[in-house]
Amino acid sequence: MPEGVEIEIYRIGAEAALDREIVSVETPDEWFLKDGATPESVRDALVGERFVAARRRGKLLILDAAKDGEPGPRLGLRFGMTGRLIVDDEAAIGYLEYSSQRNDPAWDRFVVHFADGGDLRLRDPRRLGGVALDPDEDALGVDAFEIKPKQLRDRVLVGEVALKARLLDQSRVAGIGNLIADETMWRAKIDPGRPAGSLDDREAGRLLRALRRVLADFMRDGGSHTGRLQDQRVRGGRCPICRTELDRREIGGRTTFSCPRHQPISG
DNA sequence: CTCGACTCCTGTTAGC
DNA sequence: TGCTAACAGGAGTCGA
Repeated sequence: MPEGVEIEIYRIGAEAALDREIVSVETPDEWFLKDGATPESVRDALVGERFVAARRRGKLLILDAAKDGEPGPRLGLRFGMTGRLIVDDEAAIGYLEYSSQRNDPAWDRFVVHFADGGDLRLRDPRRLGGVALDPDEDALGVDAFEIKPKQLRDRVLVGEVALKARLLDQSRVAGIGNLIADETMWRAKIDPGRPAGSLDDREAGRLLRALRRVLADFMRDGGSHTGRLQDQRVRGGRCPICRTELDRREIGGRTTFSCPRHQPISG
């Protein structure tokens, strides 16, 4: 599903939509407009403008608009678990775990049309994504691609809550979803149920190195479904290293797979 | 402030 | 063969 990695790929794809005049906005699904946005407010905000920057913070894609050099509104795009970004009929990413592999235009929830005839569309079968004007970017923690050791220690590795739940808390570190979290903890050999504040310095170092490695690998390989654990994320799945049957639990409201042998409860 | 439980959404799939 | 129920998880809300 779209996690920070997929959104970064979408962001790169969105650069093809920069510096093109917006002539109309299609909002076939009003439910998809969030934070009080309406078809009228979105149209009024965007028509006549151009996107001048495509940024990302965690799983939020932000398109900055401007007109005649004057800064305009910011458009925030969220993709839920099944949303795709399509620019000029070119999907930024092919395969999406848990999403339909069909690609039906009926699932277009939001479309921006440009003067040159092209368009940018958000296609989301399950409608868990959304579009907002001027989203609150500061509600999100530091981006997972950029987090430093001290930030990980001070904001994430604190308290009694399970490490897995902490890694998924977007207000502390933004961009980690279920698949990145499980793959990272498996590679770092740390149990997902450990209290977030219980890691020692050595474990914290392993976790950060694993996170950076996972993000780089997933970017290179094309998405968060390319992890080594992925094929075994099924009931009865086994650890790719030692073939031990994986634990399947619910932590932080999400299905969690871990190896009882490689990810011991204590240190 | 913290944190778990609950809710939203719908295509896919397992099972009868 | 056809139906139903379970499942997936990002994110917002609510109450303790």
